[in-house]
Amino acid sequence: MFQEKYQQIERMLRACTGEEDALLTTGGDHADLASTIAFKRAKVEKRAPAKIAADIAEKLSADPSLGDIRVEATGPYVNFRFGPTLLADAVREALDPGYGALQRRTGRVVLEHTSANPNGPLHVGHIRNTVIGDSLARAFRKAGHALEVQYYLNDMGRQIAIVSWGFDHLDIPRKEGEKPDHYVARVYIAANREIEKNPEITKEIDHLMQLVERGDAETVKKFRTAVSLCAEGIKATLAALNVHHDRFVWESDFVRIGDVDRIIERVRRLPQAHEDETLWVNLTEQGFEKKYILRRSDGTSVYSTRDLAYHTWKGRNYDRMIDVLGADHKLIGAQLRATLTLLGEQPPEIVFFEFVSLPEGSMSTRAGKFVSADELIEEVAAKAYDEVTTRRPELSFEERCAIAKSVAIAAIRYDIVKVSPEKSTVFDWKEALDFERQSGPYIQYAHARACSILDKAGEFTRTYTLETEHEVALARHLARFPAVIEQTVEELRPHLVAAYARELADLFNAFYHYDPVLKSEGETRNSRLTLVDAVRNTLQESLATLGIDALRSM
RNA sequence: GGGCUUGUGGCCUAGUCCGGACAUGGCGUCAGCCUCCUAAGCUGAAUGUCGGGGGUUCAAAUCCCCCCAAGCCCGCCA
Repeated sequence: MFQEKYQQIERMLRACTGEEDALLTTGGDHADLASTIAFKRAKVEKRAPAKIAADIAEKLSADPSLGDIRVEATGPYVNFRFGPTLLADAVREALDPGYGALQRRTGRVVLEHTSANPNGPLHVGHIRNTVIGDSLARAFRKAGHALEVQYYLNDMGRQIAIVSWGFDHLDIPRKEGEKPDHYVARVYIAANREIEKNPEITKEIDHLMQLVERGDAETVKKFRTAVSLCAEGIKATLAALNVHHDRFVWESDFVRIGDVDRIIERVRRLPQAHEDETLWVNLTEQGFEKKYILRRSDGTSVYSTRDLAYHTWKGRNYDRMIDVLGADHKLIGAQLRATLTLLGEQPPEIVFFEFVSLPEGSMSTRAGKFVSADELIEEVAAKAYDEVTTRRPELSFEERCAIAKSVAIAAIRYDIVKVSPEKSTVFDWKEALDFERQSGPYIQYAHARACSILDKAGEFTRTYTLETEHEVALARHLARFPAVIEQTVEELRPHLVAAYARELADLFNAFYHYDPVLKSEGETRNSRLTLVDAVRNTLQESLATLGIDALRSM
């Protein structure tokens, strides 16, 4: 409804003024939609903006196709307000199962996220990638895109060689009940200590990397074993966060099937390619001073080469590719895009997010300086369990645990997704353990409240009458949800959904406080219950888009 | 040294791409609200040179220039 009306008003303003851009925005408190077009026309017409706005408003009000939309000029602004019929339509639409879903689109999209090196567990920095990526994936599916989500498993890097060396040379047994990714991290950290003590080991590591590139069966098997072990643990963490990848793509496969050799051949034929002891691409024309090296002097490929092969493969199999990457990949990502363009291949769209650090400094798996996602989940779930136990002592142990788990994931995911990706953050335990306003649990709570009211209400007849200011404000906000989904996939910014859901919860809480539902009677009771149901459904849909469980009770 | 990103009340944050109506909300502080649909809630108060300085414009947190600060990157690592 909202989007159609937006487009209709935009067309009318264009026709009325002859301007290309209708300068239409959401009007905040003033209106559902507002235009500042009168300022622009003032220059051309050499008249006061307020007069022009008044003329436009008068002309448009005479148009019957506007129906239930009221137009008025407030000073130089042309304001549009949806009337009761339209708002009733908005509530009606918001009751649809799957509300917010957009029309099915053609073309396959591949979205790559997380892709952390399998040399240890995911830490609180990695899961920023995970949460942004998964929320984006959910928004894309809701927006009607056919989507495949991939994890690119770097199984032949130096880190993995170090892990493999550690398994071979250090006698580190797995502890009872230790998660495999944490075990791998211990081996990795210990191996790095050995290398520090004895730098000669570096040669052994280099040798392992050459063996694996050549496809030496025994070394490949050792690497795979280590990587599989770690990936098993990573998958468990992802599952706990409500995150699923459709496919794990192994980096070494591109070497094994010859794609890396083929891409090197293609790169060699580029006019920008140079071969001395290494093969590199000169990207100065594209604005990069740095050599883009794709083959070492010992003949082995580097990460960039394999990444080039991976993206070429993605380009062949998908119509659109999106990568979620940490800000440390900005340069290499730009070089990748530039090189793919030179090769005549499709470059990926890249969503970058800035770093998460600890109060004492940046995280490092190698130094063992990190807060793991598992530890975070455990701590937050413990706190959530205490909260649930205090509030709902009558529930069984199992029920309380289940709620605590959902609340914990909600708190963690929401904390991460609500912040713009371009902002660097410092991990803070106090904030992570806060379940109050502007948190995931706060929104879940609003949803549970709505459910509770509906459970107690029993049967009622759906009625669409909006009387109080709180009811009207809710309906106006409900109407915007599909537009928010649209904007989220257009701008690749999932935090818009987070902000939307929080605002909806805010509005619902205000309504809850001022407008009694169960105690009201007749038409009012029916229409308020209908509104509560619409809010319940829209909260559920927006929470689902954020990968957060919409609890019925908490 | 060069590049990218960020800088909004004590702390965190929206808005910046696409300039417009009193800069969004939270935490914390202070003052209130559970004989009333779950108080993970609600109401009110105090707190702002939108990093600094120029410029463009009828209009700048938003655009342009300069400067300052922080994070990240600048490896035959990934």
